[in-house]
Formats: sequence, structure tokens, C-alpha cells
Amino acid sequence: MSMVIDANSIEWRSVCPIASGLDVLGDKWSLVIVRDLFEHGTRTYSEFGESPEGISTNILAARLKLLSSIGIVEHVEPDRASRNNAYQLTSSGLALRSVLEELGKWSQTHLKAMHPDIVSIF
Amino acid sequence: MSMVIDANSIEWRSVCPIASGLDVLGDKWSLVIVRDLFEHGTRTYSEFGESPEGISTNILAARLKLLSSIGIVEHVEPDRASRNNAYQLTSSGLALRSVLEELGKWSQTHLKAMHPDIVSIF
DNA sequence: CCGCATCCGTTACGATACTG
DNA sequence: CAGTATCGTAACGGATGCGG
Repeated sequence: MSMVIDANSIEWRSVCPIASGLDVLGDKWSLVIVRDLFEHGTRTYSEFGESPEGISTNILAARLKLLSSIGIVEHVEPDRASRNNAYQLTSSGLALRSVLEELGKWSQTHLKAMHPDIVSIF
Repeated sequence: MSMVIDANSIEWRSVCPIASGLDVLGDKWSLVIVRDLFEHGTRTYSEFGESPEGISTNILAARLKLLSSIGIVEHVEPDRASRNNAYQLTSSGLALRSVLEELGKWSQTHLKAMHPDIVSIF
């Protein structure tokens, strides 16, 4: 019970912007979802599951709900029947690009020794 | 049991540098610890608890152990008696500065509506 | 005192089965 | 295909213990 599923249920730990960013995005999956949307533009529910990390459907549903309520992702054609509708980044989500780039660059440089198979994408 | 406490116990979900960065730093506390070290230079164990987010001691100990084994933080004078020795960032930890900056800037801009008390630090 | 380790209740995760 | 329900497991978080 009582998982964080929308913006109103977030408990802001402090007024620090870094801690506040982590209150929203500080988990192992949210930025992977954002990365998928940068890579593919739009993504249907089941397409997210095709990424190599293999997110499970309940976590995906919970994160999409939270990211939507924060205004980071949105439905394409939300009024249509559920079949084949997709998610995409909002302008707020697109603004996360430099966060992903800096995290990716750091990882390539500083995790390579422990994880030699890591690839370069920037 | 079986919490992630050192580099060898990390399960790399994929070869993606973003996902791999999140395998290490994808939680609510690790980057808060890094932020404290940027702000104060060095920090003793109990000083971390003085930050407004209020990390609990068991989480702090586990994260410091993991961050040390990854090479992001290190002890100052690790050979001395435990009393008053401190932690600081390694060069790998210092390289996280731009990740923190970009996350902080994003939060100030895109979370302000939901969290008006958020402050500006960049 | 300070730096942790341990205990234990609560919450979140994660795999899978299931429903419209 | 888009999600939800269930249920076992792992992580969190507060309290407390204990050695240096």
C-alpha cells in the first residue's frame, strides 16, 4: 500500500533542488523510461518491456503514472481506445537531456573498470 | 539480508551507461551524500545526519560503504582511531559535479510549481 | 560521545498470473 | 495490448546496542 503514484503524494525532504529532483527521479527506473523516450520518440506500454533492462509491468505502470502526474511524460492520443496509444516526453521531460548526458558520460569514464561491457553513447 | 553494499554485489542490468549509472546511484540518498561532500569538503559520519533530509544511520553506513567500494568517496586518515575521521570525494566523486548541477537546474525550473519553497543554488 | 551494526516493523520492488 | 492483483523478497527507516 501507499506507494508514491502521483505528484501530490510526494514528500519533499527539503528545499534543496538536488534532493527534490531525487524525490521525483531518485530510483532505478524513472530515468531508464525517460532514456527510452529520448531514444525512440514515442513508446507504447509493451515496447518499454523490450528494452534490455526488462522493467516489469507493475513498476512500469506506477512510474508512468507518477511521471505523467509530474508532467514529464504524456499520452499520445489519450482519448482513443487504449490499443496502440503511446507515451512521449513533454517539454519538461525533454529538459532532462543534459542530466542523462552528464550521467552517461560519468558512467562511461568511471564505471568502465568494474563493468567493461559498458558502451559509449555520447 | 543481501542489500547492495559493495561494488561486487551490483547487478548490471545492461551495457547502457545511463542504466549503469543508475545501478550505482539510482536511489534517493547516494547523491544527497555526494552533495553534502561538495558543499562541505569533508564530513564526519554524524555530520551527515545534520543535513535537513535526515538520513538514518543504517542507510548512511550502507551507502558510504557502497560509495567507497565504487571509489566515489574515501576516508580521510582511515588508519586513525574511528573518532572524528571523515569522508571526502575522490576524483571520481568530484566528476559528478555536472550531474548534480544539471539535476539541480532542472528541478529549480520544473518542480517549482509543485514545490514552491525549492531554492536556487546554481 | 562517535561510528557503526543489529533488530524489526513497514514499504517498495519484482515476477508472474490475470482481466478487459 | 494495456494495464491490475497477488505475493514473496528486498530495501527502507527508526530505535537501540555496543565497542573504541
